[in-house]
Amino acid sequence: MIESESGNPLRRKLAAHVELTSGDVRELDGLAAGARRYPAQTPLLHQSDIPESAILVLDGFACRYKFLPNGRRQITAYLLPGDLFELDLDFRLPLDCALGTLTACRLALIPRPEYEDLIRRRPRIARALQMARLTEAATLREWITNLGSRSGPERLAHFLCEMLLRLRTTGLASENQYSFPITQADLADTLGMSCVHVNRVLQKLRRDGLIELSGRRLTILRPEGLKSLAEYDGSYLKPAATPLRPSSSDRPAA
Amino acid sequence: MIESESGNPLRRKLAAHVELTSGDVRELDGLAAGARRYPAQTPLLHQSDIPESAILVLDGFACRYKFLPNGRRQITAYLLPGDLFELDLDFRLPLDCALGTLTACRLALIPRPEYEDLIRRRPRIARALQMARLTEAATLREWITNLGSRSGPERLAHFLCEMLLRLRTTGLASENQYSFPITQADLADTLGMSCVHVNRVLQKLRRDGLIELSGRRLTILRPEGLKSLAEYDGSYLKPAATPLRPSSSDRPAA
DNA sequence: CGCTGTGTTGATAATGGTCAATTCTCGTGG
DNA sequence: CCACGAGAATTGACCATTATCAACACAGCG
Repeated sequence: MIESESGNPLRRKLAAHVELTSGDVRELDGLAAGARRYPAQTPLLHQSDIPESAILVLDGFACRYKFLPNGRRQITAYLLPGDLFELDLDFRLPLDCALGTLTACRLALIPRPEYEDLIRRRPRIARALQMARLTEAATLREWITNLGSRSGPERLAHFLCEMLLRLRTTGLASENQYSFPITQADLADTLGMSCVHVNRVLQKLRRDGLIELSGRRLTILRPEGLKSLAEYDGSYLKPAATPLRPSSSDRPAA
Repeated sequence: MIESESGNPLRRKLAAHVELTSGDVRELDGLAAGARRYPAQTPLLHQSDIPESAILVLDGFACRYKFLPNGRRQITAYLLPGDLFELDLDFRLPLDCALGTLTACRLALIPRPEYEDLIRRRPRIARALQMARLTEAATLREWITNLGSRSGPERLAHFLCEMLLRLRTTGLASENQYSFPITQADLADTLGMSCVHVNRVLQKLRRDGLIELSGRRLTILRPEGLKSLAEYDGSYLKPAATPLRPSSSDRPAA
């Protein structure tokens, strides 16, 4: 309902990567047509399923995750509004991880034929999705780095910085605050720590005046402070590709 | 030199995914032509470089890694013989992480035009590389899980299991042993632990009779033991895709 | 009003990091 | 053949981070 004013979030995200035609835009907005609501913590796809629909997140947070035999759960990726869970075209591989909602979500399922059609008919959209895949992979590598090389507070700070940047690209975060309805237990499964420890690390960030988290809203009080704690460099998210066609104003001096 | 007998490792790897024509094979073997040797610990590409060659590993171990401002290094992926560092076709994105050798390597640089040509002229190869990309992404998610949810010994065991499976697909590992010329310091940067701790965890695996590591060769003494410690499930590496065309011998009973 | 899930706290223990010294290995030159 | 030196592996002592367990507070909701 709110989206009808600003356009669907996928369109907003892709428009940042490529220039879309009005036909592209119509097509993208059409995807949101059959959207449905799902409650929080709903499993959507199980590990080793072979998916037959792409899934577009219109509202709420979803994630990829794995359950381990020892009972622990690891979240491997967040799907925010505008993110698309894609099908692979050539193969039908069983999923290496499950998919589910974290918060209440509005999702559009896109059946395989329709999805394949879209890719074929809309080269600009295909291109933008290809770009999204690249930054997705870069994000996975960044998470590996985060989990492998940073302490608790740094990890959490890094995660919060990433969320800020990602939510901003679809207009869901203002300069320094966003809606953040994530459970501490889910944060624990994201950051590879116990939820007691998540709680304490959150308190530390609060004590240090870096963030304020009340209700389901996060405010970053000292953005530079948080970024420097996290050693955050968001360039993996906004790939400054070499310009496609240098505009006439890009004339080198001399 | 040794490869001339068994074919280049990329060809061996791709043949596992798709059926290659003799033309494909000739093309793949041709890639190894201009190969050169690089010493261990050689940087090949820096973070934020825009690469102009794909890189094929023929021999030795290379890796992707990031340096953090705090001095730590995190390895995010191993490139084993047969693995290809690919270029992206549509964009020229700056790299989100660096690339370098771990051990002495034999590498073939494939200039962008030649690489693009290969993809265009050889649909089967393109398809197989696409598959390789999918398992690469699955491997990144598995690493996230490994770093986030497993203890030191489990993490190391998991890593060793993955190496075994991956090296086997190119014939570089036997049933339960392989050449493993990796430094403990590099292992530490891989697994997100200090190298002192890596040393102690290795000793624990040895004490428990799971592995033997001497010289530069690893022997897995109790494969089931190591796998169960790691809770290892290698299905993310060998995606049992739904068969392309059921062969006539695949007739269901009744 | 009393669930139920979530957040918070304290006490205690396990895991893993840091520092510093020592040994081992192996290639190089004498 | 041996001495040497550099990098790698190993060890011990000590400390920091983080997990675990258990109790309690708090909020939203039927």
